[in-house]
Amino acid sequence: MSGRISDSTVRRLSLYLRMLRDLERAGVEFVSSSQLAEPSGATSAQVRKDLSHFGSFGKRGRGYSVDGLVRALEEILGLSRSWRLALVGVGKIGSALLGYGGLAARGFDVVAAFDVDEAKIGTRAHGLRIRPMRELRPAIAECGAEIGVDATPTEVAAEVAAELERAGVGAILNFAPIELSEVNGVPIRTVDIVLELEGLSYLMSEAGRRTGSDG
Amino acid sequence: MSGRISDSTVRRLSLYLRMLRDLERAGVEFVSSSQLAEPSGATSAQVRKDLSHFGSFGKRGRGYSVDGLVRALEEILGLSRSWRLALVGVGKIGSALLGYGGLAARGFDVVAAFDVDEAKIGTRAHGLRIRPMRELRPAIAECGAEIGVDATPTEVAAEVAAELERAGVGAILNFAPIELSEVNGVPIRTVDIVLELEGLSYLMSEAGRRTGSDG
DNA sequence: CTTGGTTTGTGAAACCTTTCACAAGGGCGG
DNA sequence: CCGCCCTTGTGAAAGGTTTCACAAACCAAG
Repeated sequence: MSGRISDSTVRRLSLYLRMLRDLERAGVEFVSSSQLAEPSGATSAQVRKDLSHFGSFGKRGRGYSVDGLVRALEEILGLSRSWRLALVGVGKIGSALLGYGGLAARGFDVVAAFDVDEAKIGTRAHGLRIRPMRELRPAIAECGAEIGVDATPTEVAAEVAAELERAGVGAILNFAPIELSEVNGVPIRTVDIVLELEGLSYLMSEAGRRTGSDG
Repeated sequence: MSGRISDSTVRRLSLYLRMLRDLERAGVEFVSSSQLAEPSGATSAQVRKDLSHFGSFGKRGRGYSVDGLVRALEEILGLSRSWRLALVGVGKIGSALLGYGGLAARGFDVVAAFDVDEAKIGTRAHGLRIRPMRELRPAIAECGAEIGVDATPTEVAAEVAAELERAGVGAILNFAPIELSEVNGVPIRTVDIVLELEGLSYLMSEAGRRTGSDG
């Protein structure tokens, strides 16, 4: 049991949990590893292996109790509580995040927002007062935000991430197209839309080359 | 040389290209695999292995010509041309994308936008007329968009993705928190913010469990 | 209680990715 | 031209992840 769990395993656990919640809402009581595997594109063996890192949750011959596995996965993923987010940069992406109800619905509450733009400071965006950067550290300490969301322009994103770290957040979600290295054990995940598009560009070009030259 | 290239290799190639472009702008002529590796958190051996799948681009003892490698990577990644994007769903995320200059700057032009909301149809968002969904197929055929961007609510995202496929796009970028399976060889990349946050939640809980219980 | 059908949990095998380590080659000063 | 230093390109080794395949366990029916 348990050791270091790979990133891809954790991603899949989230996907399993989503499906389990749907099943729970639908009143289903038991589910097999193969049913669980389908929507995430995994195999049944992979589901069982993923879960086996954390314990033994199923009944042989029956499958997994939907309720039980929901609770277990919430515990494993840290989702039986809610998390407080501090947003830095209330531009296009930042505003979109503030307006996206899906975050709060899944236990991620944006509790503070910061920007450098004097015109924005003091105004409200989706019910949240926008504060000056200077208040970042005290405000994060005060409201106890655990996750920093860095939605600032590329040029300042690295400095803002460092400042978030110093302010005491436990993790950072970064939207700038830069690779930030996790220091002091503060994990960072980057959402990089251009990188995704370039990945698609590669695949399309590759497909073109295959059929174009000698298919 | 060449075979099936892994996703992580392609991601790194994009990161190398970013750094190379910076170096080019700075007037640097040659770069070694170790310099290239640093910002993406890779190793020099990994850089060389990644590149070796596509050919031999360096000079022993000197490193890689910055210009030459920029051109080569642009060719490999399909970035020596620009791509046309069709956006479906002009809500929070869709609008943010339309307003994000970083896309066009990197060769990804949004050339058409669609929505179901009668109030939005016909209005302009960032210079682009919002069209009704009914025009999706003819409009995509007409403007020749290669990439479909699915920024619709979760409930309809799968159906919209299928419709984009039928409309003839070669790839899809999906923002809904669902796993879409690539059919007909149309690749799909998903940007799933909640999944990223849940990954961070896991890591923070894990860290807490380690220091909290015995250590 | 026994039999049969089903599904888990898990070592072992297969597969894939990363790292190592070094021969081969290029540039430069003399 | 020679010798030295530097860096690439690449097989081989190491490390990690996924798939296979099957014994162990559970349930239901008889």
